[in-house]
Amino acid sequence: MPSEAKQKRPSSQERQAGLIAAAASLFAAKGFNGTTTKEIAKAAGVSEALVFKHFPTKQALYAAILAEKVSVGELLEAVEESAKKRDDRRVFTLIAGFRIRPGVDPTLLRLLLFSALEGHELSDMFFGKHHKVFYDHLATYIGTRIEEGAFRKVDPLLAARAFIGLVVHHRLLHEIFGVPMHRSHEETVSSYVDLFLHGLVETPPHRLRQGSRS
Amino acid sequence: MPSEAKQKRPSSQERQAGLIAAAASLFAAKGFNGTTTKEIAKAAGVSEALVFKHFPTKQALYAAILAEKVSVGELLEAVEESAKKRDDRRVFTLIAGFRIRPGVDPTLLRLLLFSALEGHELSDMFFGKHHKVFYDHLATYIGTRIEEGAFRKVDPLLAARAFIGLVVHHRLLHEIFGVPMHRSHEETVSSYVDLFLHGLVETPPHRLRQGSRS
DNA sequence: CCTCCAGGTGAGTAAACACTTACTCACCGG
DNA sequence: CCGGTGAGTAAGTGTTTACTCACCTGGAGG
Repeated sequence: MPSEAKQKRPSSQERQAGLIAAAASLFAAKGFNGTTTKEIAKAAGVSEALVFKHFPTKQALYAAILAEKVSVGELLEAVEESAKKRDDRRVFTLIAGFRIRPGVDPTLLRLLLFSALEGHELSDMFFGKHHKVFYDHLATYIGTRIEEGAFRKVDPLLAARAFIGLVVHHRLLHEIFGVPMHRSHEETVSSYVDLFLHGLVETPPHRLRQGSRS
Repeated sequence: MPSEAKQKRPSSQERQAGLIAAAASLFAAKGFNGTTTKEIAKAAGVSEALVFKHFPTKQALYAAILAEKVSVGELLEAVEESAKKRDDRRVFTLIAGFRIRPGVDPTLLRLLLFSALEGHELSDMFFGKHHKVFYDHLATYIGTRIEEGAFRKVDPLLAARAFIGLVVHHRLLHEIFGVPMHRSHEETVSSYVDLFLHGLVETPPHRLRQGSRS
């Protein structure tokens, strides 16, 4: 049936990329143990045997996925720039907005969780390149701002994790547990940033302790 | 070898409980697909066939686990009491300290995540009884305190989720990703509560906008 | 003593699994 | 036109999986 345009056979690299893409979405959807090599082959439109021509084992394919998906990319530059200007709100908004935005791909988060839960070897590396960078960066910035007297004296690492916690938890709820959003992405990000920054900034010396007792 | 005390055969209920306990820890460690019925039987010290005498399928066993582990229990009462006294700090400390404390069992969190990721039917119920109650309760309290003028005007549900987010993220880092704690449990809880409450309480009318530019 | 029956098991079974083997086909340089 | 090569596959391999079934066991009751 020559009705289809005869497309030439993809190169080895293209094939691998196709296999990785197919496998990634399947692993993200059903986990490593929940995905069969047959399914992967079918999704990539090739025979099962070819999968093993490119990757010696299913594990190796999984490792290739994790190794490929480690781009954080341009975000950190933008954060760096705002950090130089000491635009606190923008620093936090950039980070939160990078993860909380319309049409964000849940694949990576699911893959990250699956790999951690299933105790995969590359899980650490994946986590390090994908999340640790964020709160390390953020912790450094918060530390700097504390020294400058702009922020209250808190543990910078704990504070950074707390903020990432807001963001990650939000994604967990919506992308994994399927809780509906009741605010727009912008409003959500803005609320989180506002809440967090308000908790962080130094307030003029004044009463602050709570306990108003009824 | 009759050196062991001859213990009488456990009742049907005890057997089921034993099977559930064995299966729960295995499912938590390796997921539903990663755990075999043979392993479960071995862990419970019985033959594989007996597992199917008690639970018609592996799925049914999994469902029984999720259905059993749904006790939140006495915490909400303590929270309620502190809420009546308007002891904000204690309300938040109780909730955070319930999840962040020495020797907390990671089984439930892992089970919850696995069931959500693997898309299990009972995942919703599990999530609802285990986490939703927390931030529903908390959101109500925050809403009340806002009306009383004690807290700033924020979206109560978003704020509640944000706080639970801190706690859950903390557990994720330490129980799933294996990040070491660098503060004691008490210090951690205290820091989180402090940070969050500070972001929530009403401040006297004053400048608050940021942007101090270097 | 025999019967009964819940509790328990060894030995399966068919399907599904990761992975292999032996092969075809299209293409290309000489 | 030939032989080599890399992409691709149909049809397996042995193993593991969830699940079944015929059978055993030991104590209670007649």
